[in-house]
Amino acid sequence: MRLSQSFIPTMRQDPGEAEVISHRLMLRSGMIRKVAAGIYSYLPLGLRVIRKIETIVREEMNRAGAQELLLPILSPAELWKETGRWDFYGKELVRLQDRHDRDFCLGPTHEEVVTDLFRREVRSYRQLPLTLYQIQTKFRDEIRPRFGLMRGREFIMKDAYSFDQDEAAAQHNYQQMYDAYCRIFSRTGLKFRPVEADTGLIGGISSHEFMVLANTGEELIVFDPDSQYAANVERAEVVPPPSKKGGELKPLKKVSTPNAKSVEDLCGLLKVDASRVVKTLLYQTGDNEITAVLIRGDHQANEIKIQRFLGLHDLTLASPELVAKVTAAPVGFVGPVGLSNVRILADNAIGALTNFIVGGNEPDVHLTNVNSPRDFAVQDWGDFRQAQAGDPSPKSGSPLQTLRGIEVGHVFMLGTKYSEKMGATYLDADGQSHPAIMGCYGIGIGRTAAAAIEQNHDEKGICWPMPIAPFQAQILPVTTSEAVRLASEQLYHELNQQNIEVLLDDRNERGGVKFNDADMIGTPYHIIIGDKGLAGNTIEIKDRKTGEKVLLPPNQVADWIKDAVAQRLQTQS
RNA sequence: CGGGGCGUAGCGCAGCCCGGUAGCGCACUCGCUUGGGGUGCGAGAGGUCGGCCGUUCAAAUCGGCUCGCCCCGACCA
Repeated sequence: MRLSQSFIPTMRQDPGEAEVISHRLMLRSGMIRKVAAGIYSYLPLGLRVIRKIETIVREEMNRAGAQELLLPILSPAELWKETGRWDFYGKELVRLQDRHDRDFCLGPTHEEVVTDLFRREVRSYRQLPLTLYQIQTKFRDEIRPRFGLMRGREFIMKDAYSFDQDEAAAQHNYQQMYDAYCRIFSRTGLKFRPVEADTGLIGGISSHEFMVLANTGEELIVFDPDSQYAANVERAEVVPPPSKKGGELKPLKKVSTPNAKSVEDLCGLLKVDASRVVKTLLYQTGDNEITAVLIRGDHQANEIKIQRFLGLHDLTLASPELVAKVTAAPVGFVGPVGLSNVRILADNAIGALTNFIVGGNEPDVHLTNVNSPRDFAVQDWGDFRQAQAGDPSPKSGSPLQTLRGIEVGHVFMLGTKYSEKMGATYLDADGQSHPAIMGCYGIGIGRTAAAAIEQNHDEKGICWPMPIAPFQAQILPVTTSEAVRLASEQLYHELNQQNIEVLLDDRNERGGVKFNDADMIGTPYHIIIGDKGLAGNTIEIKDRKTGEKVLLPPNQVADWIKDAVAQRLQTQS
């Protein structure tokens, strides 16, 4: 490809609208342009990266036995009403009506559509297992689209669905997809980690997320350095601490704590560690109903765990008006002692505490030397907090460590959630009807591209891993002599002959401009051709990521590049 | 949806308080120049100042409404 004839509009300055690195670099290198919030055009350079990721995904999906199909984006409301998601999905579902006022939505995911297909076409266990996938644009009217392709309202996703006759087969299928995902992300050249995850809106039994590791990631994961265990903090199980050893229970005491609304304030005032404090969070659980959750001061409540325990999906902190109904205390001074008519849940960590501190249920008052069950009763104990670094691993007991990641893939074991509701059944060998056991598996294609940039960049621009680089090599004629032009054209021709994806910067620009654009675009190899080099019969090859330079006679460059590219495609870097 | 911020040339911004001529840098066009890390000089083109309503002799500037965008929180590939 000749840069002079390519539509690769690079930008010299950072656009004001982008703060996140991948977003900024995608705009500046001319990969994408915004059309509206969370809606982007993929320009030629961006599309090349997208296509490369898709190709890897297709190859591995096919290898795992999945078959590609293409379901419609537009789907009728009836299907979604069958599973209840027409209502449950809420505002995130893009809805529209046709000219006859019939309700439709733009697919945010395709369980309904694919399950409908299955029930119409599949009758027998002989047709199982069946795994279908597609790569398609999805629509989710996100609460807050952000960070370019990282969270769009319209985005390209690979989604796959498996159907099996029993748990064992489904598990096997799930594992196959899991393995395929590992191969996919290995092949893209990204550092990633599969972690145990929550099942969220899609629902189901078990699930893993695939996290591309990057300091800028939105997700926090914990992992055990001494076992395979890794989990999203949302999900990570916290092992209950050993129960308290008997000790002296001191008498309950009221203390004045003016304006000590936060755990931090309180600890400063009373000169105690946050682990001695218990915070009382009031959640609204139903109409005018409140549940109190006790969490140690230095811990974070995990609302997902609390929701799961309570069987709710719309847990929110109680409004001040509601709080006023159960206690005279303003927020910050609420405590479990004397809190009547409120269900109290306590995190397991509280069980190991004696003589701790809680809110006094009146303004500017806390209680010290509080003990349970002496001073208040807990209805339910459980794991209600977020895991954090240093917590013991549920597998080996070693202290957990944390990493940041970007969720690029998610696999779910769905069970019969959709097949039962929609009557997607098959007949077994005995003629008995059973709902198919399903799994579903997603990969955010654009997000994977964005994550790759987050993980592979420097102050000058992108450093693409070879397998997903838009081009493998870029020729930079840095002077304008005829000799340089001829050498560049010659090499361009040779590389094309070798099927190397090469970009020739034949623009009438100064060397500096070409260097900067090439660095920003992030092509793995830069082939620098100038009069200085040619005078010594050499051409310089620069590795974008390491900056390492190799000088070669012009007639050896094409072979060198060919070998180097092949090798980096092999070793996936 | 709650909180914060921003809409002025393709991009980045100034001008707004204190109303009166729309400006700078980059990019773009033409000419010369330069030629291994964003050359230099000269000449040009490019604007409904997000939109609507109002105040005023006069609005980018003041007031109201509205639309869009970005950032922080509740969601997710």
